[in-house]
Amino acid sequence: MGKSGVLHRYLSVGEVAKRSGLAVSAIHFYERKGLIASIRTDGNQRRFPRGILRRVAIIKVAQRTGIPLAEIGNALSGLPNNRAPTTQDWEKLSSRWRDDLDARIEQLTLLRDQLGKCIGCGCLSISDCPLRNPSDELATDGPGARLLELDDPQDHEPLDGTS
Amino acid sequence: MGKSGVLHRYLSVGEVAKRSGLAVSAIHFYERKGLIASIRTDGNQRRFPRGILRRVAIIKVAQRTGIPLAEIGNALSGLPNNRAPTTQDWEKLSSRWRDDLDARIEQLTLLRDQLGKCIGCGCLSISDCPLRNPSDELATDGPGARLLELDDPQDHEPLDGTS
DNA sequence: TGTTGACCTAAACTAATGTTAAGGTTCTAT
DNA sequence: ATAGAACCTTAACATTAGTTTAGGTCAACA
Repeated sequence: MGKSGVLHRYLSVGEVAKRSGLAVSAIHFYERKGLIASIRTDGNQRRFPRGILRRVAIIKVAQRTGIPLAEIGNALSGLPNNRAPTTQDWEKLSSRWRDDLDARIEQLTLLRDQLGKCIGCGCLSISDCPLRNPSDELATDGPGARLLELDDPQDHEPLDGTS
Repeated sequence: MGKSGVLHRYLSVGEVAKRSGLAVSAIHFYERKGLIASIRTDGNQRRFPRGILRRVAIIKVAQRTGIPLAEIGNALSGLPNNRAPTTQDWEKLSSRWRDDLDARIEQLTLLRDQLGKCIGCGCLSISDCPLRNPSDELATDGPGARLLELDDPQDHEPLDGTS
């Protein structure tokens, strides 16, 4: 309808939205945040270079791995804005993000295994339970983080709950 | 010190904070959200039953698995507030949460594997790349979700990026 | 008794990730 | 030429998970 057959170099925001699956508002948002960039027409409408689709695809993949937008933008900031990333670019980004993913998966797997062990063990019982004092949280957590001080005798009573 | 040796039944908010590693403000927040409950002294200060520590421990474990507070509160709402959860309670909760965890781990693992396959493949190239159109996102995503319409010839050019 | 630390409430603020609304402009098709 | 779709900007709103601030009260120790 009208546009068919036209191989236009630049995409309007609506076209990017349709083709990327993002909402127009999200595209605006990403642009405000500096993750993507556009040029303007005489009438002040955005025009995106074709490479935007690949760039957006990368953003979406990274988001799925749990990386915050700011960090994605940071990683992406090495790439020229109006050019699709090269294979090398992508290789570098994706292998780094895969490492992040690996780490997160490992953490969750550890948690799951502990959860598995603790199911039905009547556990959560203070000093023994790995779930209650995961060693990896001690160093990195916020101001409230410290060893759980749960060694009082009254904390060790059975889990029947009758106080 | 003064308190040493006193086996007091109830804990002040500060004691709960110290022993759980939560900030006082977070404890207030959880109470406002209905995840925990307290009684008050004559002077209107909160007093928590001992079981609060176990309840808080459960909340923290669930949070680590990525479950939102609202849902945790929901799951916890079956448990009496002034009583520590029984083994059965815990068994039910933890096995359900472990299932959630399992699912999330599986998703991330899938993503990682796809990322692994795509590294260095010059991929992200539209219709072939599993990363760009993960089938599991089609049904569940928000209003903007749709099949990526990325089949135009110009999207298939090599990744060297020179437009 | 006085001061200090712990506690109280309510409201505002933060940060991330966007969406929605309001009011106005431009583009495209007929 | 004009209607309607698509676009523009700015600002406010939404959600999650809290923290911070302000102003005041309570409790415990010397």
